[in-house]
Amino acid sequence: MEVKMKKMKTLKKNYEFQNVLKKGKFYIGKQITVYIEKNREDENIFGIAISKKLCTAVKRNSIKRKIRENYRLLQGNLKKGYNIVFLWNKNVPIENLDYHIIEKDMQTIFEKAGILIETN
RNA sequence: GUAGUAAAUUAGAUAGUCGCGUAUAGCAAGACCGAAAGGUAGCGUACGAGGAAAGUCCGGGCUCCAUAGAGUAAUGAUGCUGGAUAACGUCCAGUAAGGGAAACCUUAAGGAAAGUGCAACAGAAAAUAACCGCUUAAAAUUUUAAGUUCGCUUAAGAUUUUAAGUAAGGGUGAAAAGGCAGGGUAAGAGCCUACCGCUGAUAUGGUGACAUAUCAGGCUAGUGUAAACCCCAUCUGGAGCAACACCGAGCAAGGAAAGCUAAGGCUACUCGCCAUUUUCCUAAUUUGGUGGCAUGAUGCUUACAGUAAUGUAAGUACUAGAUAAAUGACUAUCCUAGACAGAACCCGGCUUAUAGGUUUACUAUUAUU
RNA sequence: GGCGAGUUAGCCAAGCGGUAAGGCACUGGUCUGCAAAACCAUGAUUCAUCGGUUCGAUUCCGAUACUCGCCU
Repeated sequence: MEVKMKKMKTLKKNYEFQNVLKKGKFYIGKQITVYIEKNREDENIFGIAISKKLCTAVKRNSIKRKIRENYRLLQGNLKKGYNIVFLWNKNVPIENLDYHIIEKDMQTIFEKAGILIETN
């Protein structure tokens, strides 16, 4: 096994999110969209943002958990030094929320963005 | 058995792997960072979201506004009676009215015999009722009959006008002046009488709302509306944990008005208190951290008091505390196939959302004994 | 998290107990060779939704849904 990662770093302030959403490149999957921007750190920093108008707090929490879980598993395979923001696609109904679809989305998006480290 | 009424309770379970938050007197007199104070991370262990956590509709604690105080008024709220409570617009037990075959349910349920306002259209009239009609009297005109001195007179009727009486009748309207029957009258009328309704008094029962009985008033106290203004009774200062306190970082001041017999201090006035500079406008600065923050009108059990809400006493338990914000993912098994839904200072309620399961009490009906 | 305001035609809106003014837009007509402008005509039947008070509710009261603003 690899050495366990330290605690995951997250984006916290509103202006940090605004920076990523304005300057970063965006990639759209089936259920999530991802904004990616380079930063000057040694680590990847990520954040999740879901609109309050879409659904109730319980469903928003479950979306966040599933995205966070997926990111946690993929984290070791990513290149370092990026800010990443995950959004939920507005057009997708929330009843279709599924863990595996998000997993596939993330892999294809990170491949497109060229962040994935090729593992052999 | 079927149909229903009321109340209480529960809110998927088990196992495995990988993860999340808080605490930690264990590993540990340990590791890493730091001059130090101290901080960070790992392993292990313990604990880790509801009945509504929601809406923010009420009430309270707590904090600040002056120490939040007194009086008058305003504003706002509540509104049958008695009790419970820290308090409430909540709860319990009753009363009245309405609904239901019943168990039972619903009700912002004071005052229109203090005053003001409003009641569209329709209708005579919508609140000091006389427009039509009915009745009586007088006058005028006129018809018929009789008489005649041919001018008119008398009698009966009709029409019009004037004066008076009259609320029995009048296509309306949500609502029409207590209802209905009999007597009575020129015509009518609570004008009189019986029954019902209303109002008042007395007696009895009840703490009381009120109930029952008897008597009286004849009802000009006239209809409705107070979720129209209002009156009466009771209560009510304001803002809110993004309150507030402390540490750190950062910045830039300018203009206007008033100033000790003044102005200000979160409704006005008076008193009292605080403080000496205060208020307003424009510009500038503030992306951090700690506390507040989890032992409380707390939960559970038992006993006693009370119809009950609830109270008293004893024992026992304390088991969320985040700050982009913690419970997830995958696999397997089971069944009834898992609804509504996520704490953010804390409590007591109300309201709204909600798949089912279980329990208790009661009502009606059917069948059997 | 807390506090406050609002919802009327496609859009902007007045009204606040007696059945909804006005403007822009749309549609049709007049005018014109054709347009524009001008003039005329037309639309609310669930005043966000559900209950209550009242004879009667867009208006008054309560609940629900949605939208917007403020706090340091």
